[in-house]
Amino acid sequence: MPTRTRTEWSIQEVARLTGVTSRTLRHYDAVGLLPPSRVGDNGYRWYDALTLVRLQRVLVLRGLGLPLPAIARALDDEQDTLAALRDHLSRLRTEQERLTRRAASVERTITTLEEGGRLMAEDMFDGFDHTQYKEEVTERWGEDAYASGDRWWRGMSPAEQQVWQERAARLATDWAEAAARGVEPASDEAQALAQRHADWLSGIPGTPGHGTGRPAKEYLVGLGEMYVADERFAKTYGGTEGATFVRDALRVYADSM
Amino acid sequence: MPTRTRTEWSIQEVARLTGVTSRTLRHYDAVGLLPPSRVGDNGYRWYDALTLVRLQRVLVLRGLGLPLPAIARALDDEQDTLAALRDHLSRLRTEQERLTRRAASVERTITTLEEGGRLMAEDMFDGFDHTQYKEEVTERWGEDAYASGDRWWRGMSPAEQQVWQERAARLATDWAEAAARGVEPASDEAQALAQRHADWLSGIPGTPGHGTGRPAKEYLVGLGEMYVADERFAKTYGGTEGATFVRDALRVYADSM
DNA sequence: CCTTGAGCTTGACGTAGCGTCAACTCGTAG
DNA sequence: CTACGAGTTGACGCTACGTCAAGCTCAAGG
Repeated sequence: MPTRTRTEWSIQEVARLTGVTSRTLRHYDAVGLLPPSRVGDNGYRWYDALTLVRLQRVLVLRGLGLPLPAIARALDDEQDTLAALRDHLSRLRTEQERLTRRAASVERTITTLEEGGRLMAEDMFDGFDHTQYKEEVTERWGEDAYASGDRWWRGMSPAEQQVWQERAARLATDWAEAAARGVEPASDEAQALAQRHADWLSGIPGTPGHGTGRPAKEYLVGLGEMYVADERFAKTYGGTEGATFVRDALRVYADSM
Repeated sequence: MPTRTRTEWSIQEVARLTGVTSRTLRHYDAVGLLPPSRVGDNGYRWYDALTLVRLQRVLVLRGLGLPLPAIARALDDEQDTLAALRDHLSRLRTEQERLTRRAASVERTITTLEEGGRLMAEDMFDGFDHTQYKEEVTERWGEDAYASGDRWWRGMSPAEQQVWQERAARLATDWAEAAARGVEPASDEAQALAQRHADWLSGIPGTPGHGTGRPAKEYLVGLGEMYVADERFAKTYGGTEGATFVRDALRVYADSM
């Protein structure tokens, strides 16, 4: 007489059958993803063949990396499965790009360190943004502005200078990263960056508006145009698109001042 | 008179300077990553230029994706920075591969579903492993074994059959995945898989040892050899390397029975 | 009938890196 | 004196469970 096929399995049996832990099964019950087909008077969980089929599907989707809530939605409506997978795939692609960029950054940093460089943000400025270009500054905002900024810069200790440099560098990379992500110039995030940019500028003596706690409106707008027009600045903000994004964000910010 | 450069900043000022939130700074203090240079009698945190330099480095490394404990170690010993980055880079590469494979799986699954397929583990068996090949089974373990397995299979409902199919499929993918990760055949993980494999086999009538709760030793070893020798089975476990891994793990398991 | 032991139950904490209240205190300007 | 902005210390939330801990259930053995 052949062994009759079971119609119900205990939680441990299911665990051994599928290779998951009983803790996981209890978790799936707790979050409503996979309630047992029957719960005994003693609280024991029992699973039937249909429930196991559902579990298999859960495990397939989990293996593809979908979060549990997405799995729940996908299973409750077969229609949603494809949509969920497509959505998931696009997120995977995004994540892939991020990883690739990050790995490249780490590699560059390693190379820099190996060559005796110090640990600092990528694409560091040699000095501090526009103020490093004497002719640019004097031409646009006068001799006094440059002299004043230069004196201020020389008056700082190396540690203080480094703080300023890194601050400028991080601001630049944050701009570039936001631009790469396609953030809107008028968004809260971009405006927060513009705010930081203005704060940063207002700390530099010689800046039009310095002492008022914030730079002059037309100074901000003019700077934005310069970032776009001048290769050297555009590079800092991630090329022409990046600089354009910065300019637009700064203009919006200036308009709301 | 030019503005004197500050020598100390409050937590909010630092937050604005660097673009992080004050909550983050408190967190870094709490975990010992970046204690303020001074704490007032009132509990206020104050940061000086040197502390800010350390913060910059923290942010650079964080931007590269290092976990906070690794950042702490790297900063406390400059020597460790390079090692930490190289270590991190290798993890990034591994993660990249995983993502690539995962994305490919999702794509295949989407394609399968679009073509009207059902949601199941990849590389599904048409039937259930070796028992699907009549001549193989009868030649090696006799006519009765096949007939008995076949009757058992036909006697199940479609839902029950699907449970069995998926169970076999997941076991196979778990084997293949472990093999790809370079798991040792004698490791706990591989032996747990062997255990699952034995459990699975022992549920099939006709299996030598069926009824005793576990398959016969020489049956397990023989199966392992067959997986390696026969293309059709090797493919199931991820090619020749995968099948070899399964065979070795099964042999170790059988020896310890 | 009692004990053992395997199997089951329900909590509850830990994980990484903060975001987000909540409830208070501090310090300065009006 | 009071309001308000800035600071403080908790403490919970998030993802998907792993890992005890304490106690109940059930079938087998003495």
